Amino acid sequence: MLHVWHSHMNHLADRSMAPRKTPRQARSVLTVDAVFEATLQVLLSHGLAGLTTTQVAERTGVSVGTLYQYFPNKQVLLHAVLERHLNRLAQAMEAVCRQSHRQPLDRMVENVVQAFVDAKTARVEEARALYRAAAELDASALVGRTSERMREALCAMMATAADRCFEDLPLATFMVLSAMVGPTRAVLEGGGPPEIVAALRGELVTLCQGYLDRVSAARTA
Amino acid sequence: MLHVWHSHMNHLADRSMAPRKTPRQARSVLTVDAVFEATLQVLLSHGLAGLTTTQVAERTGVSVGTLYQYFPNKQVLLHAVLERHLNRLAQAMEAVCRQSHRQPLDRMVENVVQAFVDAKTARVEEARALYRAAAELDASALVGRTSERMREALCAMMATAADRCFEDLPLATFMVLSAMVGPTRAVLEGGGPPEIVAALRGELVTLCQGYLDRVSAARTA
Amino acid sequence: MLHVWHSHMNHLADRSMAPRKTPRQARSVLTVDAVFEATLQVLLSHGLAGLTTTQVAERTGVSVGTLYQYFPNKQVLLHAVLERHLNRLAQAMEAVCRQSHRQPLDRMVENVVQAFVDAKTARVEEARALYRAAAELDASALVGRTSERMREALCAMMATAADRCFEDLPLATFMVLSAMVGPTRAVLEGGGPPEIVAALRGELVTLCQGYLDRVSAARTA
Amino acid sequence: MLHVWHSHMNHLADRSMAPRKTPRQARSVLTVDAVFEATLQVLLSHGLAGLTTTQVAERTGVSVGTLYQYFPNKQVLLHAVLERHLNRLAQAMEAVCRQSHRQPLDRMVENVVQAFVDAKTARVEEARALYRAAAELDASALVGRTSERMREALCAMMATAADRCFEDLPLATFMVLSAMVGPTRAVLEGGGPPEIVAALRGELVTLCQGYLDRVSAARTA
DNA sequence: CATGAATGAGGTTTCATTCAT
DNA sequence: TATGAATGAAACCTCATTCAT
Repeated sequence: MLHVWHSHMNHLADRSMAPRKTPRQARSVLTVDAVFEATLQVLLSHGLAGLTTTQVAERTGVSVGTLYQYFPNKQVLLHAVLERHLNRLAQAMEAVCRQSHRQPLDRMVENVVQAFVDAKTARVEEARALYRAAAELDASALVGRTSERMREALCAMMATAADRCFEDLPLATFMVLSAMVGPTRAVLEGGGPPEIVAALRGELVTLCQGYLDRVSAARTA
Repeated sequence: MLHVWHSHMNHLADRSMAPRKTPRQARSVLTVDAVFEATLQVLLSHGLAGLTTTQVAERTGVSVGTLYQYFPNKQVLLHAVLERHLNRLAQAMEAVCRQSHRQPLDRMVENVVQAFVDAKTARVEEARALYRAAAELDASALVGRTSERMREALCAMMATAADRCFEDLPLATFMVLSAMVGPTRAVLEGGGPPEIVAALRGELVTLCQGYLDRVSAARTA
Repeated sequence: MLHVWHSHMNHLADRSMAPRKTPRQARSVLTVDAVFEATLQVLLSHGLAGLTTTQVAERTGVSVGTLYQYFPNKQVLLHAVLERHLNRLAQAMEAVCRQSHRQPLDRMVENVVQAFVDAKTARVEEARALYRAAAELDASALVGRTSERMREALCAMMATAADRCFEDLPLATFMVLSAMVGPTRAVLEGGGPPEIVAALRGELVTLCQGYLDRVSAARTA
Repeated sequence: MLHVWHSHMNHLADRSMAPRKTPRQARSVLTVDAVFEATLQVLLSHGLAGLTTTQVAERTGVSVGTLYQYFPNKQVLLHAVLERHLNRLAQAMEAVCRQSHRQPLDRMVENVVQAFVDAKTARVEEARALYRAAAELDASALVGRTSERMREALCAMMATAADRCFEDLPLATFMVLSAMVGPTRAVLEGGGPPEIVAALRGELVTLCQGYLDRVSAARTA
């Protein structure tokens, strides 16, 4: 089971990544949110290497000092932004998975692909900017934790498929999830002919269904 | 040899990306290669943000001044290293594709997956380091060009499949290629259970075959 | 009570050194003292360079704003703390001197050394921390004033020595006082073998008596 | 010569205090020396808290970058400057002590006091500036090492005194050394009447001789 | 009055790049 | 041609101080 090799991630209350102060007043919350948006904008326009704390503060409309009151350093800031994004993604996936329990496998795949592509394209720019950042940040733990959440949700759902059962469910889960990532990212990065964008959803469904069909067997009463 | 990473320079509208000089003596060739290796090592141990020209020069065993005689700036250096890597990848793919012409589709997939995974895992570290760098460098043009080369080779090969024919060949090509990337990268980044590494090749074959089977029709004599 | 660190304010040409307000309620007096203690603690644990007004406020248990209501700036705060310390020292010395009037010289020296070492070792940490701070603060005026007070007290006492009289009393006074400082500070700073700590008082007495014996003559009736 | 301020580096387990590069060319040596002088000047005019690396570089006539090529950070720079000063002091003391072996005790004291006061007043400003800095730097180890060197030299000399012998030589040594420091520092800091400056040497001799006379016995043939 | 979020000048340090030797 | 010391713009981050609530 997958939770085995990730089982200690949640023990990592990596204090060094903790934001400095948790704002409780409405204004502060707004500020922090504005900082998040500003960070994403700068990330997009200048790239990770070109992102400076001064710029983020400027675009947020606050002073550097204020920025540093909420995030003890640049690293933590980026980490927090990435975390918010991944969190939303994972929540979206968990939601569809929960709602698709007990349905036929093909339906499950359709729902999941739909949710996945939606989530990605809803905030294309955000995603694009962050995937670049994620690599340089040592955010592998965070990314790992998130994909585990998604795999677990997927796993739990597929185990309830009305019509099919799997030999190696975790393996299938892993493949489906990561197979969706490749084409989606390629499309977002602009690495393919534009007419593909429209076709993406359908092709992803075909891709996943084709695979799952081969690694599962009909469920007998 | 320098022509390796020079081979596509003519595509570059931006002359500033061209290395400053083309050394011809055997000793210099060695030096340039040493610079590449050093760059990769530093990239791996310190990340893109932590890579400094001084460090690269040091590890190469030359002075910064000398480094700057071969590469007018850091950007060009990284670009060149990335280009060499991508070129090797593309060449490997082109080779298998050429050799698999006219074979049955399933065989083609097996060969291509084999070559792809081999190429990736042969230089895992190199690949890992460079994919991170690629995002920050404005290397999308370069990356795009390379994947196009690969798609073309794939396309040309699949068109000759002995047993099947495709409705939308470019689309299928795009999907197959990018579908392979997702799981492979996930495994390399450590984002999956270790036992998956061994299973990767087989699963990729299943994934691609499952998909292609659904988007192609039997070829009638 | 505030008059403690206020007692010499009138000497200050520089009005900007005056604390902003003189709190009269019992609660406020407590606060000011707490501020002093907090300052000393921070000074000890972080050094002068590491002392921040926010930290002092925090350790005092008030907000920075409140701190600034009592001390218009950092400099004044430190000045006040130093002043309190020096004042206590001077008062201790003045007390022994007053009590030793008219005694034989050797007795005087014994008493003074005793008081001096007591005062220093009673608040070792405080003294240590403040001597460091004193140098950076332009507190030379304050320090000068205090040592003058002590010299005067000493002078007045020695003039009444039952058995001896001096050629140059101010000079002798200066030497005695500063001679005690050297070894004492050296011991406190840990710059000598530990067994010396115990011997300090005796050695200081010997040192001063030896000196005074040579610069004084027997008093004839 | 550079080996001067490098001579005790080997005692330092703390590698972090090591200068970054040991200049070998004449120009670099000059640069480093200029940096030392500049540091002292800035220390004097602005105090330790007011000393900035930018200022030091400016006054040295080099860029900040150059400064940081020789000293990895501010702390190391200050440490180096202090070390050079203390080293000169210790060497001066060691020299007189060596030359005074086997002389009568009173002569020894005269020589040592002379050398001590000379060394201090030769570079009054330097000394003044550094004593302030020494406290904030965690240079107690360095200071301790230096005074031990001086105590040892003094000890070795006094053991050969032609006319007197001591019960507890280390204790006497410690007292003599630290007793000289008090009045000297007081005079330098301006904490005494100006006419004392001239009298200092004589008074120090009296002070030390008076003390040593009491803690030693005549040496019998 | 107390609070503590906001400010922003300014300090430390890095590193791509140049150029005298 | 190779070297590596020098440069200095620019990044990160701190902290004394203010002021709206």
